[in-house]
Amino acid sequence: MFAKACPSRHTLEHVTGRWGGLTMGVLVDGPLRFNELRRRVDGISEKMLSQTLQALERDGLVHREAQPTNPPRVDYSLTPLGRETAERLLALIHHLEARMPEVLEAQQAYDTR
Amino acid sequence: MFAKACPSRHTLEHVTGRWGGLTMGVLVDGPLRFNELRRRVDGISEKMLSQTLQALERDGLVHREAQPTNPPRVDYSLTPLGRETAERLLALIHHLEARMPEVLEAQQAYDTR
DNA sequence: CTGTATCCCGATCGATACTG
DNA sequence: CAGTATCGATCGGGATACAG
Repeated sequence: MFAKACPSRHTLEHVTGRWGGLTMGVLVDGPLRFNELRRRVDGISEKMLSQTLQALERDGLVHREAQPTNPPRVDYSLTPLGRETAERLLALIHHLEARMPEVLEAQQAYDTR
Repeated sequence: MFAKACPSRHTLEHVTGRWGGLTMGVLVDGPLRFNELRRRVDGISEKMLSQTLQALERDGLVHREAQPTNPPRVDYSLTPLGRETAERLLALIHHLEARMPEVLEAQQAYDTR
């Protein structure tokens, strides 16, 4: 599990990285287009959103569906695997948010010491 | 949940960052000393282990107990909050590892396309 | 609208040496 | 043993411009 070369570490980093989790989190509610995603993931740049989506698509967590229309329209959604993964990730996030009072208290105690 | 300024994002990054999760993962099995941790978290440097532990301790996820002996002995362990957090994180990691065949298959398909 | 390409800066991280 | 200090190299990531 903690071997350096373990291939799951790469995927784990995509999911838990700075933008991966947030991106999957907003996709849980349903498919979104590129610029909708960009607006909902607070602070992400075009470049990072593009890179994040490519990594998640390559890992089979996100499905990309491009309509050959003009102007182009591309919908991103979670695959079944992506949805299962997002659920576990959200369980972690929600747990952390629920416990933030404890965390903040611990930080206060640490800093004053 | 996805606000840029949300304080839980900082803690989330400590937990899901490159070393935070791995460090908490090895601590689930019980308390460990500094160099034991260093050996078990494959590839981590002294500096990063030190920084990681300080961040997790400040967040109230890891407990640090120093014995005033010579040579010094310091034990690191998970707090109850840290344990609950680690469980959810491990649920994510184990899920991902169990599905790695699917992930690798998706990557193959993506790359050949 | 949906991206890609380029530049560039600062943060991150590893290696090394050193201290208590 | 348990860290801290310092120095480079690397890399993530933002801004901008551009393409289909």
